[in-house]
Amino acid sequence: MSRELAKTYDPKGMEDRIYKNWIDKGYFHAEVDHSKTPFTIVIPPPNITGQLHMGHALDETMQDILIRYKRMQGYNALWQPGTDHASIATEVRIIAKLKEEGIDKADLGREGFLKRAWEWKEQYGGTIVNQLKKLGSSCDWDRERFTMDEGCNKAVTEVFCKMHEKGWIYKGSRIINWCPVCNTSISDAEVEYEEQAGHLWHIKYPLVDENGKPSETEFLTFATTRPETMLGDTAVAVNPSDERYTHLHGRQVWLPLVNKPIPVVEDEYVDVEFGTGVVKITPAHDPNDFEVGKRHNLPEINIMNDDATINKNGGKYEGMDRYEARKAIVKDLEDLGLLVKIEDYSHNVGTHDRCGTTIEPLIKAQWFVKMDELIKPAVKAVKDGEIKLIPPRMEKIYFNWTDNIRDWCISRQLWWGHRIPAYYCKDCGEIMVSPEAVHTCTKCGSTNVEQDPDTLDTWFSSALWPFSTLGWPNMTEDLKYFYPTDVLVTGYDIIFFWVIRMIFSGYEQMGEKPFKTVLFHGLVRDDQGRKMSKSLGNGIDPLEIIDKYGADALRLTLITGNAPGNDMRFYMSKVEANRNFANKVWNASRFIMMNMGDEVISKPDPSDLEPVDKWIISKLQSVIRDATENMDKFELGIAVQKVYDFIWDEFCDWYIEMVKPRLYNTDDKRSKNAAMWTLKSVLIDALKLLHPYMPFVTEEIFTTLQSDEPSIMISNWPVYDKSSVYEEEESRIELIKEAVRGIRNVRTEMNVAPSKKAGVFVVSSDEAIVDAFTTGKLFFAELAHASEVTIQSDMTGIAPDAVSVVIHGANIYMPFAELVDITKEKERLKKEEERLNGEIKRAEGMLSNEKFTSKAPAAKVQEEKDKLEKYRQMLSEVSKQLEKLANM
RNA sequence: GGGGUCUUAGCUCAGCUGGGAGAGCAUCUGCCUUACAAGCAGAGGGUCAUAGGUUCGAGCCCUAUAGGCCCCACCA
Repeated sequence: MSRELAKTYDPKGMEDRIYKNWIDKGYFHAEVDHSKTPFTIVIPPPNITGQLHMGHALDETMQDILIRYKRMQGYNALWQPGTDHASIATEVRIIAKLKEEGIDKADLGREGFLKRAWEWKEQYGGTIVNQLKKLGSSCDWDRERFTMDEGCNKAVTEVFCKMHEKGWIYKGSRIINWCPVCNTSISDAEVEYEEQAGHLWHIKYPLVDENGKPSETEFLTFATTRPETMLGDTAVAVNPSDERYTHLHGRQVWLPLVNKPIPVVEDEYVDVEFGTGVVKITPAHDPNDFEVGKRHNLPEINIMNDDATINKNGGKYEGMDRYEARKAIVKDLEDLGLLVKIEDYSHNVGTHDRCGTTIEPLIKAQWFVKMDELIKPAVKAVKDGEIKLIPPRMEKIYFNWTDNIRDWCISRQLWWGHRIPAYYCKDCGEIMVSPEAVHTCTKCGSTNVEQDPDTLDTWFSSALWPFSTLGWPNMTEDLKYFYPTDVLVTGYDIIFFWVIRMIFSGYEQMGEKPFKTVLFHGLVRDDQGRKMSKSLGNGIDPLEIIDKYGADALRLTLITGNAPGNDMRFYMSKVEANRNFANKVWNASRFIMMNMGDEVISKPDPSDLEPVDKWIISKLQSVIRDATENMDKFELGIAVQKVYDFIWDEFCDWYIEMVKPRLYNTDDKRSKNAAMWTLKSVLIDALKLLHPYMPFVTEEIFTTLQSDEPSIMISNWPVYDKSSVYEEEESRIELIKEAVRGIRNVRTEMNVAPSKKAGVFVVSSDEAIVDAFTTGKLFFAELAHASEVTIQSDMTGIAPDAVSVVIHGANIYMPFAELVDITKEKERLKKEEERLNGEIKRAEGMLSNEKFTSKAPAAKVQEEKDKLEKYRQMLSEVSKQLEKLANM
């Protein structure tokens, strides 16, 4: 009846086979079922350009653990998968590929380009999905979605039109972040600031004299990090309270090279302390200057083309690249004697997070989402605990962003993405926003109408993901049943890009939060603590790890030993250790199955269970309770650590060893059956607790071990059972363990070879203890390397120089005869005496503190009293031993 | 400039609501004991960054200091 497991644990082959079976059986699939409570997770859609990296692996593992756990608990668990079109990342990739073929994007035209893009998506978009499967992800693949599939497209258009109608999406000419390489605008969130070594050029502009000419004696000195922008200067500013410059109010300075007067304006923005307290104002190329310009009605002169070369407004510098122009301008200013000095200066420069290009602030007409009202319910939700962030410190990061939120620039000058549903009448300039294509102007009737060429920020569609994937804008049964989702698992690095935007979108479109809890994880770093990156070449490929050690070992490695939201380091030694754990579970199971043979194991009569059986059953209850509690608190690492310790330490190292003599003794069938039943049922529950973490190895063992249920992943999560807790037996077995440890310890210290067996005497008059040692005599003898165990109430027949181990309520004696070194033994007992004295002193100290006894909880006080009594008893025994040896 | 976070054994990190310091790896010593050498048994190793405070009691709570990392802001 029992099948066999292979001799050594080898995940290869096994994992794919099991995964295929799960798929075939449809275990991952969820349907609306009102008799069950739903539990929903939507996947953070990986980019179609993506290759599985450790970050994904961690993210996926956490989700799979939660979803498997809830599924076993009887929830209707849905893990909604899908992928993201990743507009800019994909477009960049495709352009690069075209370039290899010698094709320029512009040559293909929009239609042609998109055709290529879809081909690319069909070819490579599935890669990441197949990689997710290698991890064991139990996503409902029947429901796989794509941010640019028909439904998601519909959702995007619907949201855009609705919000536009409401006035929350608007088109405006504002200063935006422009990437001159990607040739598109980007949002504030996509700008990454990096510290760069640069220069501070101190420049002076002549004041304009009463004749309207540049003065030869009066100058205004200031500093700038970007001299080239002076071509677009339309003022210089000073602080109105700055007394040094009061006399300049209302005057003008002469803008060199451009050769025209510009005004001196007064603005609070200028920091009196910094530099000379004078700032050149370039409204078209600096966000702060833009604001100053608006306040003073200054002209905005754009001096740059989209590729960051100087345009016709730059006069003789036209056509130069921005850095080329910088050099030329500095040189020219120097020639004019207007360059005061150049200082080294390190400052933060905004770069595009995709390509690293330095951002150019430009004024452009773009589409924006008005944030001030939209963000309110999102703030309230987190404040009120409607949505819980884990760890809670993420709330501060969240509020820091929401408190300083600015309107979101959503239009991109790209082709791959959701095209903006806005149409322009070329004749009268009317802007029409509509879900359906517009061919005729609603105002003037002209048919000279064109759609906005731009597409939307890729995060615009991701923001709708929790409900667009469930059918929105249609109020489907799925949507009603599975929404709001339960947990969102993601990295803290996309809290602004994605998490916040999903929250306000959920409230705005659904009138309801998108999820109840957000579980954040950190970054997976290399073993030196560095971020894994392509440029460093220090990335570790999860697929290679899976290939070599198995997905189970990888999953466990990513989950253990780190707290929620913290970064972690990836060590190969950890993977190996976890693979070894899988091997341990494997072999323990193999051992149990070997002993099962063809015998039928029946549920034993309760009276057949021996104290050790009850002890391990009790321990199992503790781990069931603890693991469940920790998982409910999203303490996944702690939960599995407890299961790991239970399996390895308690179950394998103690229980299996304790039970062996009963398995080998074929005479006592009842006893053997009780042991086998306990082994099997405890193992099954332990496997279940482990399954969310190590799905493959647990499934392989489970299906081999029993035939009542077809799969562990649809079996029931163990439930803590108070009636299976046996406190008496637990403490007695713990006492025996203590005796065994004491004996092993002494033997090692005395250099007694393991092969050298000795008789062991247990002396106690405590009935319960005598009983415990009597029933456990066989295994006790085995574990203590005893040739024979004698249990008695006095010293009859025990050599006075026998080595002794004192436990609470019993003395253990080992007559090692010639092996014993009396001096050494005395030293050992002296040390033990010292230790006990220390313990007693500690307990006495606490108990004599009146404040402790009156203020500490009664249970705590009692606990100390019990300890004191115990240590006193043990001390008296140790002292008696020492006295006995005193004269030898 | 604002905020977060970390500092615990040689290394990497756990330590959940305050009640006698833990794991993995590494080191040392024995063991091929018929599930497992990817293993078993044992050992060494920590004034929990520093200084105060709250408390009967602090690795954990509060304040300050030092150092590391990160995020946001972006003063030219």
